[in-house]
Amino acid sequence: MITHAMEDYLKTVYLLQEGQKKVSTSAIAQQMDVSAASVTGMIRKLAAMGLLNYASYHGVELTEGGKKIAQEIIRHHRLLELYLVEIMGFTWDKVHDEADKLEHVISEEFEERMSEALGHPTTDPHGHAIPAKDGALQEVAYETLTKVDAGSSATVQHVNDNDPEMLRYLDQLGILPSTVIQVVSKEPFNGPLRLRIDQTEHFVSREVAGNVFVAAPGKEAN
Amino acid sequence: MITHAMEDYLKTVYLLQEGQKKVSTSAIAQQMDVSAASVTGMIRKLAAMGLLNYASYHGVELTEGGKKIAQEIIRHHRLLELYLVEIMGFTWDKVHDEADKLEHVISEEFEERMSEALGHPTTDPHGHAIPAKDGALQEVAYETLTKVDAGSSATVQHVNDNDPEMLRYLDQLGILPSTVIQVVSKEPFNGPLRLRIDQTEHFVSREVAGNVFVAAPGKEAN
DNA sequence: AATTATATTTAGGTACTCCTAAATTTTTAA
DNA sequence: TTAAAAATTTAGGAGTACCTAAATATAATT
Ligand SMILES: [Mn+2]
Ligand SMILES: [Mn+2]
Ligand SMILES: [Mn+2]
Ligand SMILES: [Mn+2]
Repeated sequence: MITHAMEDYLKTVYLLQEGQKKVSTSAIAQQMDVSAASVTGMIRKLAAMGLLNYASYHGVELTEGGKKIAQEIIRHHRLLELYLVEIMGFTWDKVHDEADKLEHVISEEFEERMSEALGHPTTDPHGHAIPAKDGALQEVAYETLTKVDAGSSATVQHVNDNDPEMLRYLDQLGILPSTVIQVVSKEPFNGPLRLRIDQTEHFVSREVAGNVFVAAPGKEAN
Repeated sequence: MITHAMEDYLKTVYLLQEGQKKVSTSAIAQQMDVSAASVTGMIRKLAAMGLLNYASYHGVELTEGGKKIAQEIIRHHRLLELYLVEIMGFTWDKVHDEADKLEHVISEEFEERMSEALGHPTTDPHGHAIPAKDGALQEVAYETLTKVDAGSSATVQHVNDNDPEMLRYLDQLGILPSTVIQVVSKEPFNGPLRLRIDQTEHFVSREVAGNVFVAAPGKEAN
């Protein structure tokens, strides 16, 4: 039997491993806000179930079976987020927490009906790709806005969705997926970035910029 | 902290006590399909939390606090059932199980947005009253179709919603809330009932009739 | 290469929810 | 009013998911 907690671990490993790389116990612990000891315990169980490969002291890697479950949960999560925004009228800062609970309990029929109501969408409100019913998810690793050179422009691909306050702030600035941002200048000593968004200039901290993932012009997704 | 299991116990006690009467350990155990010993254990915990009054060996009764939580969960459940049918297109036989899981995890905002989307409805797809946001639920105790005299007619108030197969059969017969049914005759020795529904005659078992709750003409609800 | 720092695992517990079997209380029937 | 039946509680356990503290392994530094 696969429990809700197990689903959360698999989801976390999947999102942390971005492709193939091994994921450490402490990375999982930090991400999930549980102790490293708890992670070790759960990992051993998941490894025994054949959902991930585990080399003691050297991190884990999902098996195909583990990946499949993780993708399913991520599909639930992202479809839910979009459904909550588009159909139910939630603001984008409230949907992550709601989806984190609902993702484990909805049926396949619920998933399918959401997808239909939304016209089988491919990205969630924050710009994250929605895995296809079976299909894998090639989450491209974009750079954050902090890496963009002063003078250059970039297009927002996705934003971190786990901090509601941050999302409200970004919304206020007009920063959402597909927004074009020009980095006018970057102040030294970890100073603020001067951004031009839709004719208006804003100064934002590096912390804020670190939550915004962009593609430089000419190398947008797909 | 109130857990999902506790919510389920409170909901069950609320629905079993219909008004004031005390609810026995075994009634709860049977309804929830757990052992009587498990019920005793949980009851003691809920009593310690002040959510119900418990006299050892003599059953339980919800306190006002316990009732409030039960009503909240029942409101979630019934709004969800209606939302799933009306907005998402589920058939009425699939919604009970889905709602049983979702009822514990949706937020107050989710509840409110469903209610709004549905125009603040007062009954669920099976004819059960939806408790108001704060308000109590006066679930009137209707009789089942088996109690209706041969020759009389009655109006369906609600049907049991926990058996999907039964619901599909009732739907096929055209038996849903507000349907008028004439009991043409009742065969002896627990024999079938001969029903006239919308000009057509049907023979149904007592078991089926026991799932249909009606008000005799002249004494419909409200 | 040895020491120190960091990461990870193991050991021992707690809380929650459920179980079966045995003991006890209440109810029913003789 | 006593004995049998039924209902309920208590005792003892299991599985899940966490935790802290101690032990151990790996990585970094001198
Ligand atoms: Mn999210
Ligand atoms: Mn998202
Ligand atoms: Mn129901
Ligand atoms: Mn119902």
